[in-house]
Amino acid sequence: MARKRRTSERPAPRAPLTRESISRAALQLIDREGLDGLSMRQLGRAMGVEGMAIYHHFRDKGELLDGVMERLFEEVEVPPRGSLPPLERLRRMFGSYRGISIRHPKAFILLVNRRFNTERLFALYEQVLEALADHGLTPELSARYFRMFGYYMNGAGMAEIASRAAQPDATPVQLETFDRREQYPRIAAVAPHLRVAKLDAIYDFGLDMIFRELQKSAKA
Amino acid sequence: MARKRRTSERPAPRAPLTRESISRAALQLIDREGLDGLSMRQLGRAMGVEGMAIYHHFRDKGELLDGVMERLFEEVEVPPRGSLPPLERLRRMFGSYRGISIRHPKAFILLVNRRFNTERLFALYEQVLEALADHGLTPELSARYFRMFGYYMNGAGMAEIASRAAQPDATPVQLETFDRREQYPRIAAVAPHLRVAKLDAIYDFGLDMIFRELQKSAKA
DNA sequence: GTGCGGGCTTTACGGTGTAAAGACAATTTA
DNA sequence: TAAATTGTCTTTACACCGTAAAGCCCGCAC
Repeated sequence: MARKRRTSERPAPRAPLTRESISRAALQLIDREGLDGLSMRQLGRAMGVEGMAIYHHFRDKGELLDGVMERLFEEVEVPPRGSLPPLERLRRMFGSYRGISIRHPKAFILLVNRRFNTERLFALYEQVLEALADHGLTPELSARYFRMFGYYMNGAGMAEIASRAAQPDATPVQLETFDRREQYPRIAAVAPHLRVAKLDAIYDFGLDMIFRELQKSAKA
Repeated sequence: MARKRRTSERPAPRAPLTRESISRAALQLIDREGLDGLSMRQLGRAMGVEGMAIYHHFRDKGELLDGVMERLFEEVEVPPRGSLPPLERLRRMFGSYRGISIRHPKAFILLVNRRFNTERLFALYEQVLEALADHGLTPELSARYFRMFGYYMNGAGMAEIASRAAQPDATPVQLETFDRREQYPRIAAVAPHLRVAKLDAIYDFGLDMIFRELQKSAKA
């Protein structure tokens, strides 16, 4: 028989909910159980509260997910303008962004998928564009490199997540011990170079390529 | 009062379900209503059938989504080996892949998100890698360009979808009439160059960059 | 004290994926 | 021809989802 709460028996002291504590717990839950594992009821349970309690802090689940994105973007390191040369600042920012995809593989897709316009994000965009401008790019070229980097970073994040999810050193198509060399000889030949252990080098290869071009573009 | 079916009153003749007809209808439904709009019951309704009928053709919804991906990949054009120079073959393949993101913006994310290893996909990978090899790349460099293209194509697809979804000529952050020039001067300066109308040029800019490097890599 | 308001709970509704079993026509077998 | 089998679709049921609406209860202001 379920006991009703009385004033004499305290309901286990619990810090009151806040937008921040909730979104933080939500991110933890996503990290643990995946995006589908985040439900209002489950999240409530994890915080010792009924699911509906969350609706007093977030209008709906979409707003909660925006909160989670906020938590994620906090992990982007933005070096102060004078501290480093522009391209080095960019490297740092991209490196920490990539770190998000590695630390929060199950949440990263939020950043790729959801439109999200907050001050923090505007500020981040501004920093990236400022670095490009400091490097000497015209607005038009800045736009193109801005997009180029965005495409590359998000694509790499998503693909690396998929690769790392397979155990433990898999390739995109489990090709390392690929047993159909006759049918797919090229895949068999390339497979060893697609191992998870090589992802960092592959990532750098691509990013270096873009930075090299960026270096040249500044001369104009 | 609901009439029970009798032999005399036919139940509106309907072609029997097949995996192909179902996945085709599912793709249509996604195109129309979005990924969340695809439910077994809705899909059944669209085909004049109960939702559960689908389970006689697909083990679960995941398998149905694999079927949808199959439909999508059918739209990738793979030019025969001898028909064109290797880099031109690659261009064609990438161009038609990008076309998927434009024709099926609401389904494209499936290709980015879901692991999917079918013969068709293996064959596509093989063609891409064959073109890179024909161009003269080592397996290691092939792996790196393979990844580079994949990252770029998927990142561009996702980002362009998000941009195009906003009406009707919006920028990633609705910046065209950006009214906070003092706070975010770089964003304001770059915004006009991020308009949807410029997406094609931006996409080509990035892809050309990679192809230029690829051209040089072959010499080694 | 009395009233109020904010924080959380309760209940309810229509939707979801899908397991299990049933209905019924077409096909195969005897 | 009749009976059995098979394959396709339907029915029912369950646990879960997001969330609208209303209620409970504690701490504060007066």
